[in-house]
Amino acid sequence: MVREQLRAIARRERILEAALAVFARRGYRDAAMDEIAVEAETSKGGLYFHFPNKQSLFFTLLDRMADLLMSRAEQAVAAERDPARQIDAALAVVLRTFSSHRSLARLFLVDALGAGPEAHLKLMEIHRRFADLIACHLEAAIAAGALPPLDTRLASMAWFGAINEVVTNWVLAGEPERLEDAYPQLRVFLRRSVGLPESPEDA
Amino acid sequence: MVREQLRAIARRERILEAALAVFARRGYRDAAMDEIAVEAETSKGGLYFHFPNKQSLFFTLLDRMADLLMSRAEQAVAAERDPARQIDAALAVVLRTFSSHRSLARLFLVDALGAGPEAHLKLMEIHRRFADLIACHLEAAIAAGALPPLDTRLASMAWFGAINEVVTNWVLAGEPERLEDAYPQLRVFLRRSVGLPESPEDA
Amino acid sequence: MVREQLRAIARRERILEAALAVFARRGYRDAAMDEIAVEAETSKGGLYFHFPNKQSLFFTLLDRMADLLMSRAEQAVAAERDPARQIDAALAVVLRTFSSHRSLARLFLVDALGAGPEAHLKLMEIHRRFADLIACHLEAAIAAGALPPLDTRLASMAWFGAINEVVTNWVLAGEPERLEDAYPQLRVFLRRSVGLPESPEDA
Amino acid sequence: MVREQLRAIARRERILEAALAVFARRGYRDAAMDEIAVEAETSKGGLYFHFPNKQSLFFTLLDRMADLLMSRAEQAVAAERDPARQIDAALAVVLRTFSSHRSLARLFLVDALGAGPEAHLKLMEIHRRFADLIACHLEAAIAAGALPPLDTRLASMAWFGAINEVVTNWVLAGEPERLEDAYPQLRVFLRRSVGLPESPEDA
DNA sequence: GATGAATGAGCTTTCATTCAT
DNA sequence: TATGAATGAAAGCTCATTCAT
Repeated sequence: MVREQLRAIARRERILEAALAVFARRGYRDAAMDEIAVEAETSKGGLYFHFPNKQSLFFTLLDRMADLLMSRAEQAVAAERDPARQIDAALAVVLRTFSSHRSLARLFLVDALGAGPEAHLKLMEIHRRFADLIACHLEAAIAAGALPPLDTRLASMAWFGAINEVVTNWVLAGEPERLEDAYPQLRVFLRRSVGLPESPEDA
Repeated sequence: MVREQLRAIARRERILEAALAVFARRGYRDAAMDEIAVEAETSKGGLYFHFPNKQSLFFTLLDRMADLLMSRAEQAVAAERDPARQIDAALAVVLRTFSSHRSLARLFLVDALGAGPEAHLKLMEIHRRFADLIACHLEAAIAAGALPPLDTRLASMAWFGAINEVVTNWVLAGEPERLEDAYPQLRVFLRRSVGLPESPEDA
Repeated sequence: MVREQLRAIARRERILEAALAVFARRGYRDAAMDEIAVEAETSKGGLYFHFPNKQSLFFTLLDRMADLLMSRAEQAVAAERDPARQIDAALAVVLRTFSSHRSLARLFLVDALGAGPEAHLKLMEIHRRFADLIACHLEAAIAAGALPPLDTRLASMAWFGAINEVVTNWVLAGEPERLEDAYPQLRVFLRRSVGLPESPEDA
Repeated sequence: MVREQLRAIARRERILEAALAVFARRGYRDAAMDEIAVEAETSKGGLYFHFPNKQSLFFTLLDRMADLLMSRAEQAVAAERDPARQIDAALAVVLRTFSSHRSLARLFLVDALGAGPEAHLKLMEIHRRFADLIACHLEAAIAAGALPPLDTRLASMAWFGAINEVVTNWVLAGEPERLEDAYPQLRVFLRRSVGLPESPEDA
């Protein structure tokens, strides 16, 4: 029965991959459960065995993306000692992650807003998680004297918004061609905005 | 026959108001033409007499909001001489405008992304208009020596994103209670981000 | 007030022409009163002043086509003395008339069947008129001894059907390129079918 | 699961029967999918599970009627050796088949022309199939010396038209009361039209 | 006479979800 | 577990017709 459990997990995984592909192709509303089932090489009933409804499928993907981003950012931060460098590392890893998962970025930043009111709540919660992460490190940097005191709540939100807009523009308008190319300027912008000196080093 | 034209225009206006209300209540996709018709005290046929389809109704509202914001911001800017103050004035008026048109803000910043691919294009075009406005004034400020040189393209995008996120948070999470309360901190954030000194004066 | 009457008649005529064009372009069901109004350079109200509804517009056109065909056929018949030649003349004129009014032919033979049950009645009545005309001349020919006795009721119906099919094929499939090219063979077919010798002369 | 498939096929059949009834009752355009669903004791969704759209439902019925007629006619022909008798047999079976499927006859000869341009193409193709069948046997009869040479292309078309008109008249005007009553006269007409002697025997 | 804004019943089609097998 | 036939509530949109001006 362990084998069966493994098979079930594998099927679940295949469904999630298929869902991601279809959501990315069509957007949340225009993605049909039928198409996801076909893409996952299973039946509609199979989908509903593993997920109670379309929304939960979508939310699972959102959570995955959030977890992926959060853990990568935390890893990058943990690898640095200097608060200022931590920020650079986090920004770099976030841009790199979005850059190599354009579909997920689109889902995360664009389609999620079209998935109805519950999705809005979910999304704001995710925004909050990121903002809290940023705020937490800003506060640490302030405590360490690396930063002047400031409203970390608003700053983190504004940071998130700034990054969000740059990535969204890349997703929808294709500019810049490589998302990572926005890194140097965005880094300068964010550092300045909280009063960090523009150190010459780079990630 | 002039009276008839006036009545038709009034009806068109009533439809737009109703559409705004229903879009704000339900989001773009879940807003039914039926409901808009009822809200406008018209028939469905009446809707389609004045607007060829649901999307055009939505886009008309988007354009209105964009025009409203743009013209108010430009007015505010024109009323000031000092580049630094111009920026403050524009930010203040944008926040004030969103603050008093919460439904339109929601439409503009949240629902528009859920209205399908064509809406994305439209929206990116609007984002561009605003970013261009910001960039234009940043460049003027740089030319006037009030600002150090910087990548105005990215800065304006990041500014737009930062403001966007703060307003979105207010729309969806209700924080801060009064959107204008975010002004002082946001002002500091934006000024710092482009290297403007935090002057003590306020709009 | 005579001038006004003339103007009204002219307008009515313009509407009929427009209706013919639109019906021919779209078929009865897909022809919109709106489009007819535009084509007639008048308003929808104008249409309804001159015709009580869409169907009457259509029926008027049908009657016109029927009258046109009937009178031309009768003229052609009247110009000949010999019963056998009368038949040739009628056939020739019918083919010639359809040939130069393809839109009307289409309306008459194809679209009319898609215009609902009342149209079916109307159409059968028209078929009957033609069949009666044919039957009447067949009987005269029999009485004159030019033809052996036969069931003129069925023969006329079958003649009408045969001609109908040839014309319909020309309308829908474009074969033969020139409808008149079907005349010689069709003439032979029809003459034989009632026992007329294939005389060498032609109309 | 075999039982399920059987049930599905039965349901499909029930839908086709219902569609036939409703199309015959209302004509193609005025037949509502709603009404077909009710008649088939199914849901509208069920209809669309088995047929992608209204037109395909209609076309399936058309093809059935065409196949039914063709195969019966071919059987009847195969059962006779003498070319002249083959023709009689085919005519008899066609009239008999229409006679016992009045609804299908109506669909086939009347409504199909009102079902839009695609239906016209489909219909002309079916006409062509029948005309080809007729032409083929006429040619065989000519080759066998049973018939003088003639334009089989036109003759077959005219035959089809003649039969068509007689049947249509029966469908729409109810004359003659029993369609088979038209057989003797129609037989004489068709035989004569291609130069066959009126043999005394009958099917 | 003429206009065109307004009506509203009606249409086909979609799709998340259920459930007997 | 898995299947896929079946459901049914909506949805967007059309268009013949009416009627106040």
